[in-house]
Amino acid sequence: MEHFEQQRYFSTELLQWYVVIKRDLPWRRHRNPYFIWISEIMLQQTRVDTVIPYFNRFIEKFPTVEALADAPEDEVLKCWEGLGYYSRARNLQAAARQVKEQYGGIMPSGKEEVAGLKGVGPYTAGAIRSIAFNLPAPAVDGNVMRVLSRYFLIEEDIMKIRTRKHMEELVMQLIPEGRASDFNQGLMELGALVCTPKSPKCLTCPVMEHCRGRIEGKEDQLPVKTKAKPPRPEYRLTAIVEGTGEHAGKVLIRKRPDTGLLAGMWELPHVPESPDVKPGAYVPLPDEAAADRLGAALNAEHIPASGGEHVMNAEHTFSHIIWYMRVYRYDGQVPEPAAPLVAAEQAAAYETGNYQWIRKEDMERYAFPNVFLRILNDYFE
DNA sequence: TATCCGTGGAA
DNA sequence: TTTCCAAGGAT
Repeated sequence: MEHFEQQRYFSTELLQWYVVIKRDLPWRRHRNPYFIWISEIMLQQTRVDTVIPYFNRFIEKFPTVEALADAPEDEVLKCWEGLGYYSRARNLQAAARQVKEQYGGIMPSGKEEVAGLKGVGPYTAGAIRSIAFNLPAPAVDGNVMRVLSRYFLIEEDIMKIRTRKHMEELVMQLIPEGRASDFNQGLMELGALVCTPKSPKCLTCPVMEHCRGRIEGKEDQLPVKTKAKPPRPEYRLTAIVEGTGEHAGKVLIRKRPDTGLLAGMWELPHVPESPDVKPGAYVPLPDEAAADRLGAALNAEHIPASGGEHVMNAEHTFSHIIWYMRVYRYDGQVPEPAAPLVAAEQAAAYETGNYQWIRKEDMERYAFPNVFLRILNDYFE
């Protein structure tokens, strides 16, 4: 079969298939570019089923670009709580402010304008321009690269940027005149429902007849992809500091810096268990020593904490790190020996606004990463 | 180019 | 249980 013919067949069959079987998803019920944009950011590295409830809550709370631009960042993060990759939320709001100020609150459709928005890369720019505005732009994500690598038997490593660029050129040739929106969505829909990473459902595939990957029996070896490195372990000691006096019944939390891991999120105070753990050479500190180390670290930051009793352990896996956490409970009182010094300085720690005493019901007002939600909910149980 | 950035579902 | 990896972007 001629290459051109193979392409024409693919586009025609895919489009016809998509318009019949396409799923009813919340962001497909409108042509609102703002909604499409929100959905595309949320869908980055995140499954459809996970995104749906977040999307519905988000557009209810922030129905317009301006509503999002004008919201406090903490509220945006709270709405994103549990979804992960929290910089997406912060970049999204920064971009909403860009749209409000530079484009009068109207989502732009131009290539440069869309691609210039914070948090919008090559994929998302193409997705917004094609899906929301039906402009002929490639939206090449993992689904698309999997589908194309199989159908056209492309054995380039999809982790390489030039492979994505190659696929983008291919998609530009494949998009039928005036059908960019449905075609790009169809490509992703096929990858999500039929041309799945494992056990692709070739027998129900609309383009199986001319799929080179399947014909040559290589569908299970495609796409070619370099393996990710396993996450490195980090051993951390975590504190539940119980307030006393005016803070009785409360627990101390702190806000993370606005860059890096879990930026802008709230957490329980925690420190490395030991300064430098060589891989595979972890030796746990005895409980008493661990409690002392963590207590001393808290006091050094002018946080009143005495005692230290092991209450639970927790694990949490990120993309590149795995936290092994040992959790200790403290009384939020100034320890005896250092009392005068600590008492005099402890207030300074709270002046930054980075620390708060909270009750269980106050958790609604702060955005926590899942690992701390689990610990706090378990503790307040 | 390689690393950093979350989470949970599926097999 | 472990492993993979999902509608990626920033640096």
